Amino acid sequence: MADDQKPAGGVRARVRAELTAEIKALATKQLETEGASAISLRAIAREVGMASSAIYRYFASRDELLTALIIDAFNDLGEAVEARDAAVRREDYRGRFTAIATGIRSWAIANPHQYALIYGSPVPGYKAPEDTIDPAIRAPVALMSVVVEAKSPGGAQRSRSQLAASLQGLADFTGNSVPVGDLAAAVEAWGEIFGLVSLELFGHFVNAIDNPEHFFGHVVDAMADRIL
Amino acid sequence: MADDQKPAGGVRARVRAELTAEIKALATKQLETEGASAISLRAIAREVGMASSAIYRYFASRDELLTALIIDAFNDLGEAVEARDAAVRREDYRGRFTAIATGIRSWAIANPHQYALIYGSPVPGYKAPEDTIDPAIRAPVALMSVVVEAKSPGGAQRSRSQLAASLQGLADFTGNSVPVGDLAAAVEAWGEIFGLVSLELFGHFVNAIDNPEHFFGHVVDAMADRIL
DNA sequence: TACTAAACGAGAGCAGTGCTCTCATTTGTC
DNA sequence: GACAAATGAGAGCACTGCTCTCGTTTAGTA
Repeated sequence: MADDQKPAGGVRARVRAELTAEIKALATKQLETEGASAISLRAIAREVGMASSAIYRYFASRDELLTALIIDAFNDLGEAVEARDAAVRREDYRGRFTAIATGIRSWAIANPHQYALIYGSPVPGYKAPEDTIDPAIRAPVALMSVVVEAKSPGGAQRSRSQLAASLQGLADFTGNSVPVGDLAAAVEAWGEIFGLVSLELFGHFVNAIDNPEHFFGHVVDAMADRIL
Repeated sequence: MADDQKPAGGVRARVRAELTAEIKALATKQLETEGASAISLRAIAREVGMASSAIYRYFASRDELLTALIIDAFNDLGEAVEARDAAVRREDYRGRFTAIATGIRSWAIANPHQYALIYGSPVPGYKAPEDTIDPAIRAPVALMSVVVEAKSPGGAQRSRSQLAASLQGLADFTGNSVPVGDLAAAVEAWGEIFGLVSLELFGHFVNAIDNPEHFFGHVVDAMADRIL
């Protein structure tokens, strides 16, 4: 038989990567169609054509598969948001703000199960591994950066004691170069956007708001007016 | 044997009500300790001391039991919020607003699994029955009533066309006696409070906000400043 | 090139789940 | 007292996550 040259890392490693990707792809398909609770390792094994026990060579548990999907979802949202942000002129803070806000909502509506996976009720007992936090903060960082940049182009420091303690984590992150009031406004914006999207997506707006898109646009405008 | 007088509805009906309550109580216990996904009809049957199949005489399915718990949770939150509201003088809109807002957060922290059950990711395929919507709107109605009452004591009408369409459902509900701008502000407040509580409870504030209670109080103050 | 250890896949099995069906028994009512 | 409805038990179906064992295949090394 024709001797194919060995791919980098050996054929075994390549096949393993392919199979891992296929398993994840099938899980994603299940997630998108039936939701996270419907993801079944045995069903995936059936589709991929091997024994259910063999799946565990690639993912040690259902939770580990879930974690992989969570990371993907966070990165997917992060990329979408960052792309929206990048398409606007840097100094147009208001434009960037609305672009990011509507981008979050659009992504959520396009990927409802992924959104529920990362922003819905956490699975009890599930501890987010270290490698989820970097992807997780991409979208909020993008949004809050705009607010912080807009409010303190210089980066003056004027911290208020109580608020400072509350926002200690973020303050550490920004190296105290940002006024706490601006940090608070940024987190507040993040909370409001997340809250409205979740309320809409999780069905709490039925019979109350007929046109969520219009409403969301109006609220984002109002937020930009008072925050930026 | 001594003939006890028959209780209203017969002894059978009473036993049935007691057993139904016991099943629900055990389910609530499971919910509070292990979360909604851990609720198992078989485990409940074991604890109540009967065959698993007999449980289905009282709840036709796991979903139906879940629905009962959801209604309880909504009512529990609603009562807590209404009690907080009632403890403040009617004309003290700001006091009522903060009382309700902090009441929501307190209840959520005291009952995290119940909160996740009603405000987290909905179970895919689960359709909220009719009898959930009345309990569901108690808390938001309490909050939004304060905002609307504060902003339009008279109830003047000045609708803006686009927003009006978005808020059609709520507008119908209030019989067009409330300006749409005020309705929008009320929904916005609801979304923001819900968003912040959810972010905190679902773990998105770790490493970012050290004292969520202080932060929440500050944000609610700021909201009251600009909304009322 | 021969050997060894790791990686792999299959199969059986355990313990658990929601739910259905049948069958005997208890209970309330006419 | 007769009859029908309500009730509980038990067996069973189809499914789940996960573990263990046992051959086989592959990759690196002496």
